[in-house]
Amino acid sequence: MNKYHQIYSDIVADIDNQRFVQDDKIPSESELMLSYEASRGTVRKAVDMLQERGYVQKIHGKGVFVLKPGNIEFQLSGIVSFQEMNERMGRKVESQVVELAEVAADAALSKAMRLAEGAPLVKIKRVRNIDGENVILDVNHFVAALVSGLSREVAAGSIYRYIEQQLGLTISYSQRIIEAQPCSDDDRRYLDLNGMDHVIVVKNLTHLYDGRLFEYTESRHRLDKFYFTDIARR
Amino acid sequence: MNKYHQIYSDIVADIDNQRFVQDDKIPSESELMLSYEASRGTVRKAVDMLQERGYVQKIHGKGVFVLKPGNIEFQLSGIVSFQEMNERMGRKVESQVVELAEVAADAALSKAMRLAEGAPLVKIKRVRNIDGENVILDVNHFVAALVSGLSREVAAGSIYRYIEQQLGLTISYSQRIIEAQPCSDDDRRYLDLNGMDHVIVVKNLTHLYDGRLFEYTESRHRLDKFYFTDIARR
DNA sequence: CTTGATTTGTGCGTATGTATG
DNA sequence: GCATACATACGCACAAATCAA
Repeated sequence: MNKYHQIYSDIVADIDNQRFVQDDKIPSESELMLSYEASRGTVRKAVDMLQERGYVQKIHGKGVFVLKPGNIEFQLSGIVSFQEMNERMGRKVESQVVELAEVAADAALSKAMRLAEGAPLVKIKRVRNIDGENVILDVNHFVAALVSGLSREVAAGSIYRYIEQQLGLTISYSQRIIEAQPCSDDDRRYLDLNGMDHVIVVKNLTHLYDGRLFEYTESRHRLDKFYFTDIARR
Repeated sequence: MNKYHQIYSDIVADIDNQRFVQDDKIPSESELMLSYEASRGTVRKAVDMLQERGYVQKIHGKGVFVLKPGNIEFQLSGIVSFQEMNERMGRKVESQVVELAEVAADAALSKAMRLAEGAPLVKIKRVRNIDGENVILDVNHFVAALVSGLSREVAAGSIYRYIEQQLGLTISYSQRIIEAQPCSDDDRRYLDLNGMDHVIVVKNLTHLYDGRLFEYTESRHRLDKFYFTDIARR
């Protein structure tokens, strides 16, 4: 682990464990320089990361103040998979793979993914059950050339973990689009909709470190189970 | 304008105006150092900002590559007001102020805003009309002690502009929550719902530079007119 | 009102490491 | 091996905001 990353994650841990609580001032740059035997630039990089990710607010001439109340579920910005998120929140979650097939990119997909029409994809459809109700339908499309060996066993667990740890690919960033859509036939077939006629769709275009797109996913959420939060800065 | 900010905004302009297009490599750090007579740290800070905001992707040993296709409506992360956003997209937009009153914080508001119950607030309710339809209902609650002189004339324009330019306050960050809710009576009264029974609610807790909360806003969108996009990083 | 101490902001320079081609 | 390009880390100087003496 890098030095700045060490400082960063130590302070994150201090906030999560309530050693620093909301409105506390964290140690000044010079104090951190001493305690970590680091240069000012290194310390500043760590604190800048904390601010970007919504943990703290720096105020010129005063200090650096903690924003979040301790630990909490707060899903700040970042790519977090369904599996990772719900593990953190301690919910009873099950995934059921209802489809896994090799398909060719149709017109809509090839446009969205900027791929040649007919390019081979692996399509996975999963139903997410939270506390006894089917509330999310995930439809993934992976670029077959990049992601090999996707089985039902892998799909039942965390696909991201498989991709990063087994295939050794580095996931870097994702463009995310959130919108509402009328329910599709699939929604009605797989989800417990309780009469609701729309779903919230989170589209994800996920890219590797070198910029190659490797996945297009639609995550279709029942209206009353959707929740998204982040921190925006001017 | 700072030096790093100058470099940053020059490159943003180059991307928006398609002088750099998707997958182009921008000048290397050493080239930017020469052309701006800047140190490496300054150049790197500018490029880091570009990456954080989703304009580029840095790849170790190769260069820095442009992600976005030129200009476009892409609503990247950041606090952008309704007014600012639609001005960019060239839409025909009208705002109607349907309520403006001094109120006291009730239990729900005082909890959400972490204020004393009964604290004085300025409540503004506005209907947003886009291309002839009422599709957004904005309900703002400003802390009266911080935001004075809010009139109907100000509310009809950009309140943010008034706050920053007239009152001289610096808006810094905002916690944003997105979720769906069943329609309220107000939604039915003010919006053209076309039979839809839910709205998407964007809650904003906006803070000043010194960390003081000055606004709680609910922006209630008709399902089919809601759209949100950003870039998430690992 | 002024001064000084503290703290963050901006900018410079340098050295060394690591990934790519 | 070598050149190029980004990554990490160190150091220094001065500016600007805040606060207390």
